[in-house]
Amino acid sequence: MINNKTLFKTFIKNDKRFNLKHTLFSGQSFRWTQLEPFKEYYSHIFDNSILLLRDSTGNCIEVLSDTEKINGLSISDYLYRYFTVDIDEKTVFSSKFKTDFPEVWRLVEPYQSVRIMRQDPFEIMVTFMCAQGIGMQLIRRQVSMITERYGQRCVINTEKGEMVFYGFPSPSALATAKVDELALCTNNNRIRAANITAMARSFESGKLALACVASGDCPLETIRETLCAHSGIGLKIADCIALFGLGRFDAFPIDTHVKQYLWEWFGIEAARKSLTEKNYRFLQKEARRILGNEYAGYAGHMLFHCWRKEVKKMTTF
DNA sequence: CTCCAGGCAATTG
DNA sequence: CAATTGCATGGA
Repeated sequence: MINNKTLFKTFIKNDKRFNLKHTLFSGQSFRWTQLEPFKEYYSHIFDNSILLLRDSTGNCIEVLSDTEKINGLSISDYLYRYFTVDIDEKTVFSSKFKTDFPEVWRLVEPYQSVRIMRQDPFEIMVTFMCAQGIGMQLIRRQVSMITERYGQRCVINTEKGEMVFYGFPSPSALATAKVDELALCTNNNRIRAANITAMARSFESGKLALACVASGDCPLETIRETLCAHSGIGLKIADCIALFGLGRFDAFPIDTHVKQYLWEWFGIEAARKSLTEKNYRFLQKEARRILGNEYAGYAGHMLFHCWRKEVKKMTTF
């Protein structure tokens, strides 16, 4: 047990029965970590507040926090929104899908316990800009190095010693970062580092027009255009930002894994060809035809995680 | 040494 | 326009 008077303890009712570990390590966030030496806890920092979570008995999530509010909301309200408890996962796949693809459905059904999270837009922008042409291990390493160098350092004391956490850097911290220095955190990739600082400056100056972009009724295509105007952000990354950072569950990012299952599971011929912009858009149309539009991305992520684990037998998150 | 890892941008035809 | 090629880096 973590023994620290500064940590408040609350419970979030988990009547949706989602699997915390699957959700946190399904690859949509590169920042959640399993806590050492308290391995059953998962840690993350929100708005410079430390949260430790673990699955508890009675369909509850146990939350230890060093604050009572996050971004002005109570912990419960914040996590309710963060874990999209308002979304009924049972409706993500249509009954038509289940009858049309019984084999796939049999594999995917357990992955309904994976929830898409509503994460911080800036954090998602940076972390997914780190995620091109590179393995999951290296992505996580980049992200942790960025937080360690540019983020707020937070410490709590436990009976097993001091534990150190780092918050995600503010836009201004990365906007003013020196490219050569930031590149040390991005596998020495200076182009990527420069793209990140440029995007952070744009974000800070309001050019990203996040108020508009984040609003639910903004057309997805407008969001993509706004994001893709930045060097280093293409259609795939833009769709990831929309899905994971802007709560746009209709956004359907296509990467190498999605491309693979579109062919293997759904027999879409075009998925064997390279992902040019035209083909990317075509494949999205095909995916929406099968998955519907409203929750195409939500469903896609369940399929993504299922594909990686059940078919590719991947063990890296 | 080769090939792959959750793509993107510049350059051709 | 649309398709192809270059790129940039670390790890298996």
